Amino acid sequence: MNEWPKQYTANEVEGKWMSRWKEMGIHRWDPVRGRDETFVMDSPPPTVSGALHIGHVFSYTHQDLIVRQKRMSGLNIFYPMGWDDNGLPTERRVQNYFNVRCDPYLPHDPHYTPKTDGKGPPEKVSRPNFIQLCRQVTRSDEEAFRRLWQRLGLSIDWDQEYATIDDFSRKTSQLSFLQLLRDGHVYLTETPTLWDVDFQTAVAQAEVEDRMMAGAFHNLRFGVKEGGSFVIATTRPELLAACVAVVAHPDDARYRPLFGKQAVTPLFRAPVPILPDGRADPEKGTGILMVCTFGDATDVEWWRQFNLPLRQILGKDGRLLPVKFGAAGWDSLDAPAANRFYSELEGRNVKQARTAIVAMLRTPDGAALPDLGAPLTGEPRPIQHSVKQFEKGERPLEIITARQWFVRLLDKKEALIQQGAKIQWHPPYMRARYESWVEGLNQDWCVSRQRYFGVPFPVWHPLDDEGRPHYDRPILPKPEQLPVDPLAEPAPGFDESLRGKPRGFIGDPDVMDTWATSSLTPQIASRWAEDAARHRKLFPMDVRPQSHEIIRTWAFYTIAKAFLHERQVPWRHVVISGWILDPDRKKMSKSKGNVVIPDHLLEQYSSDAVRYWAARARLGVDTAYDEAVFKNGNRLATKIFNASKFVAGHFEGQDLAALTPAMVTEALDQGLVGRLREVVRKAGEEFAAFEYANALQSAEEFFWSDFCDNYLELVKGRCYEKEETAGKRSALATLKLLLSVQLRLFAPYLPFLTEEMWSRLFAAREGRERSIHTAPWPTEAELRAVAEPSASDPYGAAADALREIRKVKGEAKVSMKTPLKELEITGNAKDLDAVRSVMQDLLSVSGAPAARLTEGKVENGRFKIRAAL
RNA sequence: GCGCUGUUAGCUCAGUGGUAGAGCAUCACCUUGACACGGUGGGGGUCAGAGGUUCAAGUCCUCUACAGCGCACCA
Repeated sequence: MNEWPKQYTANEVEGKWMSRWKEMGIHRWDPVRGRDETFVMDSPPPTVSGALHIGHVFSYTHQDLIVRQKRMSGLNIFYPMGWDDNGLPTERRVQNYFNVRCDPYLPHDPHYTPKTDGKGPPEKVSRPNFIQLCRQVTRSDEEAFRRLWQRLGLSIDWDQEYATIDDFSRKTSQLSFLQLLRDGHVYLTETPTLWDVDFQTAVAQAEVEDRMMAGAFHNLRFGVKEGGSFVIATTRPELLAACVAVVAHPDDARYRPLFGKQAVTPLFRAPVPILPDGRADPEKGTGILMVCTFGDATDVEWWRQFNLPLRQILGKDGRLLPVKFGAAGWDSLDAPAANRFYSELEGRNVKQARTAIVAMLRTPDGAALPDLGAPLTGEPRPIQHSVKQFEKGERPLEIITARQWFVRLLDKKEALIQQGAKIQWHPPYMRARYESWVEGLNQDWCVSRQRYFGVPFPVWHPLDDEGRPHYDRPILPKPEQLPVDPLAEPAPGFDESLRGKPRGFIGDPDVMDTWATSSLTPQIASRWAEDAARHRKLFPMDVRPQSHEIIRTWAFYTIAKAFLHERQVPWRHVVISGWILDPDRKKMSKSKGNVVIPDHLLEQYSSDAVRYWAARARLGVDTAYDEAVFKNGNRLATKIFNASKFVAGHFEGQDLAALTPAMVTEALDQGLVGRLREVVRKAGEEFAAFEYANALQSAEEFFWSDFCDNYLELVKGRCYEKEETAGKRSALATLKLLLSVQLRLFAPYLPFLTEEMWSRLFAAREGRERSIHTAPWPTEAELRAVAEPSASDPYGAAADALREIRKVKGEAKVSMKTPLKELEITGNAKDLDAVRSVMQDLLSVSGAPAARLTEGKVENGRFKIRAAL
C-alpha cells in the first residue's frame, strides 16, 4: 500500500487525475449501446467571447453532478461540449481587440495581418478578413474555456466537441433553414422591423429588453385644414416629419367633431387624416396623438389597419434621411417651408434632431396654419417611461422597414405551449416563464442579421434584365452542397462572373441569428444532418441544463425547432440553475463589474471545494457568493481523507477481498449499515429528481456525524485489538463497506479526492471498478448483504448513550478520553436490550470497566446516565 | 397591470401536517494513536404580519407587507 501523506494536497492530486481519466477513456460515449441505456445531456455551448466567471463554474458543475451520478448508475453517457462563437459578442470583441470595422464592400486581402497598436480610427477590413479575425479570437477563447472545464473536472466526452460556426454546425443550421423554407415555416418579407442603429441590424423580440428611461411629453399644436387646431402629446417630436395620421378615441367628445377632417402638421404642413380608434387612451397625454412611421408598435398596427403611407425618415444608421416635401407621398401645404425646416434635421441622429426640432417648434413661423402661434405649447414635461432596447445595445431600438427572413411562430403559440407542457421542468414553476413568454409573443421570429460572423443564409436571388433582384424566386443549394457561402460561391447553375449582373444573381447578404444555430444543439450533437441512425439514438435528449434568463431564447427556440422539424420535444427534462449573487445580493454579471474570476479560486481552494459550493445550491435557487462554503468543501475533503487514512491503516496486512458483508456480525455495525441504507435510498431518490444538493446533504450528515464522530470512536477499540477476533473482523468488514459506499456517494461532488482514495483502497485493475466514476452507484441491495441486527436500533442506542457520556465528561471539563470509573444507564427494557448489544463498544469508548443497566423512566431522551470519573 | 418565487438563529440556507434544524460566526472546555482544516458541550428563533382550515400549521387556504424575477404596457 502506498505511503499516506500527512495531509491531503489537492492541487497535486487534481492535476494528476484529469489526464489519467483521459487515458482511461471513461468519459467516452459508446455508440453501440442502445438508447434505453444511454443518458444524453444537451450541454450549453458557452459564448466563448464572454468573460469566464464563477457563474460558469456554478452551472456547469450542476450538469456534471447529474452526469457523473448517471454514469455510475451504469448508463452510457453522452455529454458533449460546444462553443458558441458566432454572433455579435465575438464581432464586438474583435472590433475592440484589433481596432477594426468590417466593410463588406472591401475586397478580400489574402495577405492581411492585423495591426497591433490599436490607436486611431478603426481600420476597415473586408468581410473575409474580418471573419478570419473572429475565428482567430474564438480559437484562443475556446482554449481558455477548455482548460477551465478540465481543471474543474467536468466529465465531458471531448470526442463530441463542436463549435456553432464550424462546418458541420453551419451545414446543420443551413439544412434546417432549407427544410423550414420548404415546409412553409420561413418567409422573406419587407416589413417594419426592430432595428438597432448602432449594430445596424434587425433584432428579434427575444433580444429586446424594456428599460426605464427619461423622456418628455411635448405638446404640439396641429392645425385642422377645415379650420381650427388641437394639441397632441408626443415623446418623439423628431419624428414629426414621418407623421401620417392623427388618432383619438372614437368616444372622445373633444375630438369627435374632427374625425374625417384633415390635420395639418406643424413645420412641414403635411395634411394627414384624423382617425378614430379605440386604442387611443383619452386619459393619456392630450388624448389625441400622432401616428408616425414608426414610433412604436402601435404605429405599425395603425399603419397597417388604415393602410397609411410610409414616410421613412430614419435611416439604418439612426440618422435622418434626405426627403423632399412636395414630392409624391410627401404632401405639404407649403413644401418650400417644409423643406427649409427639414434641412435643419437631415443627417442628424435622433438626439440631435430632437434638440433641433424643439428649437424650431418654439418659433411662431413653424405653426401648422397661420396665426396658431408657436407649435410647442408649454414646456416639455419630463417623464420616466419604458423604452425598447436591444439587450446588448445602449440606444433605443427603432422600427425601420427592411427585408428580413422570418420563421413563422405566431400561428403555433398554442402548440408550442403544449410542447412545453410535455417537458418536465426543474423546478416545475420555471415552466410558467416559458408559457408567459410564448403567450406574449407578438412577432414571428426575425432570423436575419445584417452582420458578418455568422451562418449565412444558403440562398441566392436571381436578377432580372435590369439587374433587379427577384426575392420571391430564391435559388437554393442541394443539401449535399452544404455548408455554402452565397457571397463567396456562385449560385447553382451560374458562373461567378454573373454575380450582380443583369440575368445573373446575388447572394443573400445576411447571416442568421445566432439562436437559429444554437437552437439546434441537439441536432448538431446528434449529427441529424448526416446520420439518421445516430440521431435516433440520441434524440430526444434527456436533459437540457440552462439558466432561467435564456428560457425565452435558447429553451424556446430549441423547442420550436424540434417541433417544426420533427413534431418532437427536444428533451425530456429542463433543469434550471439559479444565479450567483454577489454579497450585496445583486446578480453577478460582467456589466455590473462584480464578477469573480474562477482560476485563482480553483488554485486556492481546489476544484473539489469549488464544486462542493456549487453542489449545495438547489435548482432554480439563486446562490450568494460565499467563500466560507469553499472552506467548508475543503474541510469535508480533508475529513474524508483523514477518515480514509484511518481505515486504510487498519487494512494493513489484511486480505481486503476476504472482508465480506457476511462477516459483519456485531450489532453496532449491522445497525449503522442499516442507517446508511436509508441514506443511499434517499440519495438515489434525490438524484432521480436532479436534487443533488439534498443527496449531498444526507451523505454529508451521515459521514460527519454518524460515521466519523460516533462510529469511528465506538469501533476503535475493536480495530486496535491484537487478536483477529470476530469483533475486529466485523469492524474491518464494516469499515470497508461503509467507506466504499460513502466514497461513491461523494464521487460526483468531489471527483478528484474520491478517486484518489478509491485508487488507494478499492480500485480494480479491470472493469467498472478501476475508477470510482464508473464504479456502481451504491444501492440498498448492496447493503442488504449485511444481516439485520437482532436488537432494535443498536447504533442509535450507542450514539444516544455516548452523547450522554460525553455530556458528563464535558461538564466535568475533562478530556473525552478520560476513563469513567463507574457507569449506570437507565432506560426502558427495549432500549436497554439495544445497549446490551453494543456494550463492548460503549465500554471501550467511555473507558468504564463495567456498566449497570437499570430499567426505569427517563424524562428527556432515551437514557439517563450516571457516571463517576 | 398580470404572474412566479421568496421572507426560518448574527450570516448562508435546509425543513413537503406531528416536540424548530445544519454550516459558518459566537462562548466554554478538550491537544501525543485518522483529523486542531479537529473534538465535546452551550447560548441564540412569538419561522414577515393578520385571519382561517385542522386534534395538531414554519408546512395547507385567504389577505397584507417587503424583496427578487418573468410577462405585458410604452402617444
